[in-house]
Amino acid sequence: MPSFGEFASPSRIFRDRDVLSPHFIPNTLYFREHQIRELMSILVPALQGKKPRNLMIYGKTGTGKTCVTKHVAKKFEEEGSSAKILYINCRMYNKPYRILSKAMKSLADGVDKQGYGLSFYYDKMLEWCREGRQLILILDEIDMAKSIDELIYTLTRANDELGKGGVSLIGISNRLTFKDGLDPRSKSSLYERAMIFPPYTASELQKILQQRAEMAFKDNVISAGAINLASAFTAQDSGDARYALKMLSRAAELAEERGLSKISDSEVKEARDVVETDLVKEAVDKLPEHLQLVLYAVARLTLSGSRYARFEEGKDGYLFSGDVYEDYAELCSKLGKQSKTARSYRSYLGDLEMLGLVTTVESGKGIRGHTKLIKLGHTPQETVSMMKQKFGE
DNA sequence: CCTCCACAGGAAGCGCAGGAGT
DNA sequence: ACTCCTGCGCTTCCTGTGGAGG
Repeated sequence: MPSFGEFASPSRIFRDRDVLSPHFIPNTLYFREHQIRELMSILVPALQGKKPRNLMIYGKTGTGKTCVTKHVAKKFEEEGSSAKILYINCRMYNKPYRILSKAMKSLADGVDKQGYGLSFYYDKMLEWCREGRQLILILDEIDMAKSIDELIYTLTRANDELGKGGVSLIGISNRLTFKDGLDPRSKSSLYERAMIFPPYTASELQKILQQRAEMAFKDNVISAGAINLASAFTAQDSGDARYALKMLSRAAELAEERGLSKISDSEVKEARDVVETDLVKEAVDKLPEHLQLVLYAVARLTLSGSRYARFEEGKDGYLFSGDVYEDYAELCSKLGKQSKTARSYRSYLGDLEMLGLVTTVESGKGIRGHTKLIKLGHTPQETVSMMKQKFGE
C-alpha cells in the first residue's frame, strides 16, 4: 500500500517554496529605494493627521508596484498612528459599492452583514474620519474597476464635508492609457501626484533572483550561470519580475522531478518554454468565446500557411486582417454560431493585441490601402490543438 | 484626377442582464 | 416581487486613409 509519506519526501532543492510565489514580499526590495522613499514622503502627512495627496502609480506588470506599496503600507501600519491604510484589489472589488463596503468592513465592527446600501458605508466612512483620522485607500489594478469617476467624485465630496480627517487614494495601474477614460475632474484629482515604475534591467533582475534563490533554495543548488540566464531571458522580453520568478521555480521543479541535486542552465532553458506556454494557455483559457475564435483563426491560418503579406526587410509572416475575419466567420458558421460584425472583430483584435497574444502592424505603403497585418504572438501549434479540443475542429 | 476598394476606428444607439430602490 | 436604472457588448453608421484602376 502506498502511503502519503513516501510522496512527501524532503526536497533536495527547496528550502522554502513560497518565497518564489508572486505574493511573497521580501523585507528588502532592491532597486526600488527611490520609489519607497517617495511613497513614504507622500504618505507621511497622514501620520501627522493631515491629508496626503492622491497618487497614481504606473508600471508594467512585475515591476514591483504592488510589492512596494504593500511594503510601505506595512511600515505605515507599524507606526501605529490613528491613520489607516487599506489595500484593495479592484479585480475583485470592481465597483464603488464593493470597494467602499470592503473598506468599511475591514475598518469598523458590526458592518459585516449584507444588505446595506452605498450610502450606509459612505456615512460610516465619514463617521470614522470625523474623529480626525486619515484613511488611505490603495486601489490596485484600478483600471479593472468601473465607474471610478463616481468613486473619486464621492471621495472628494467626502473630503469637502469633513473638517478634520480625510480620505486619500493611491491608484495602481499597468496601463498608461487608463487616464484617457477618466472624467477630467477626477483625472486632476487622482493625479495630484504620479509615479512611474520602470521595468527591471537584466542586472537588476539578477540581484533580485539571487536574493530570492538564497531564501528559496538550499545551499549551492543553483549556479550563478542559471540565474544569469533567467534574468537575461526575462529582461529581453518583458522585465517582468514575476515571470522571472516563475521561470526559476519551474526550473527547480524540473530539477526535482529528475532527481537532480543542482539546477543548471538546461533546466532554465526548458522552464522558459514551459512558462511561456503556461502563460499563454492561462490567458487563452480565460478569453471570451469570440476572442478565442478569432485567435483560433489567426493560429490556424498561420499554421496552414495562408497567403501572407510580404513586404520589405523580411517582415513576412503577417496575415491580412480581412483574411482572418473571413476565416473567423467560416469557423463560426461551421460551429453553428452567429459571427460578430467586422467592427466588433476589429475591437477584438485590439483586445488580443493588448493581451500580447497577437501583434499587429499598420500596412503602411505597399499593400492594400489601409489595413492591419496580424501575427501570432507565440507558436501556433499549442493554440490550435487547444482550440480543437475545445471546439472540436 | 477621380472613383472604388478594403479597411481603421470614433460616435451613437439598441437590447439585455443584473443591481438598487420601493 | 415589482419596476426603474444603468453599464456593457454589439451593431449601425460614418468619416478617413491610401493603393489600384479607369
